[in-house]
Amino acid sequence: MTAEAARRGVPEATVGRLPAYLRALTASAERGTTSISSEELAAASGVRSSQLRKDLSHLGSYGVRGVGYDVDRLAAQIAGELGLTREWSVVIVGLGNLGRALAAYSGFSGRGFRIVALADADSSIVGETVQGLRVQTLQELALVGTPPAIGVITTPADQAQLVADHLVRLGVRSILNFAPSVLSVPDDVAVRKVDLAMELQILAFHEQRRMPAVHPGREGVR
Amino acid sequence: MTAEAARRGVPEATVGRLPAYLRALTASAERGTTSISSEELAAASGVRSSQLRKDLSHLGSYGVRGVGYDVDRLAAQIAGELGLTREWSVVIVGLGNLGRALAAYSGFSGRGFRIVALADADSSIVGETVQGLRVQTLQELALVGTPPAIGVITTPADQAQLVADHLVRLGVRSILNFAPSVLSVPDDVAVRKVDLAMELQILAFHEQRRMPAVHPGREGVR
DNA sequence: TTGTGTGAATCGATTCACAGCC
DNA sequence: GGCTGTGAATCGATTCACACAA
Repeated sequence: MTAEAARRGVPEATVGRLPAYLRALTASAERGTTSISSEELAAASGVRSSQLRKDLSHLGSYGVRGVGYDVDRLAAQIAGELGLTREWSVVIVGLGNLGRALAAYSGFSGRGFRIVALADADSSIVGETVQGLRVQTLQELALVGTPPAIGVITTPADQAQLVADHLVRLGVRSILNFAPSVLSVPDDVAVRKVDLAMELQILAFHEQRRMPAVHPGREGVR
Repeated sequence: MTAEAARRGVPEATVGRLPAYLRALTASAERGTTSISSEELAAASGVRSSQLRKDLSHLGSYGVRGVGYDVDRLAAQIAGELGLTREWSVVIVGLGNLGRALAAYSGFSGRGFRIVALADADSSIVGETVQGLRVQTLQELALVGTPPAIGVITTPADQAQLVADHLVRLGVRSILNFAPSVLSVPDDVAVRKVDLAMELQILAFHEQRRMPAVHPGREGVR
């Protein structure tokens, strides 16, 4: 597949792994490695080498047969694909514990993302300064010139849809939702969901599976 | 498929959606609904009705044809499947901003999960009281009788593997990893990863895709 | 000889469509 | 008549295995 043909249609599953590859490559570069095989990079990223090679083939990537990949070159290519050559503006709505933790998180501001605004519906929080930014009302957000590229929602569940509607009206087209609620948004808005309680429940499922089933028919619960 | 046959092998993808169904059912029950169709429940959970029915069929679920599902009964069945009838103990390692936010998060302690211990490698944090618990050293954790069921890692990336090794030695068999690093653990330990920077990068990819490609050959980066 | 890139085969998950039951 | 439960069809993602380039 040529690089140009690859431009449309990188599979979602592949996109979800690109950040991991990029991280592994960055770590390798810092250790001074200049060339890396699919086997090594896959191990560092937690996937199989065949998967890595297939993923990279979707980018029209260019390794060297018999040798491997140039670390810097591949890192630049993936960063480009992910849009990390630009800087993306981020607004965080909801400054409870989680929102504050995210505002302070260096992984956000560190790599291509800049938090440009903070907002909260709670009037006792509005006006506070968090990480050097004044917490605004949702209404005040509209006064910014160009809308932020990404909105992060860290409000309670019952406010999440309202906030999402507001962000969409503002022109935000990508939303990262930490509230445990299903958001409905127009088709052209991308939403990703991080649900902490859900993660624990999934682990609980596996934990429960270890135990030999004690009750022969749990499905008999009334 | 009978309920008994369903006991082995609920697909991972299905397990990942069960918490969403349970949440929607709980919300319905609170609004006083006693019966719900696959169409309604699917809409509230953000999936298609055919998917919901297929998922429930893996549990050997029992709705009523022509009517729908009994809300309380189905909620109890899913909660049972997820192991939420037991209470699971949780230890959080790493009490930076994120660890503290999680310690305070009601979604954790709220539903079947109890934080029983907190630990940190930083001696300036050890001894502090957070959410009513004294922050311990990793070594002190070993003194608890039965190991916690679930370990949550919210340390910097470079300590995550060390902490994971320690938790595994303690007997922890399920790990929720917020550090941006690949953990290697024995096969019988379940790991789930939540990577905040990765989520933003995936959104950046989609955001970038909206823009018409400005440079005809970005792959020419040297 | 080594390790990429990729067709072919496999595996799993989603959707369709309808028989069967209330 | 309406809605579940489920085989069959489809779709997508992963893995295999090897031709080919360096």
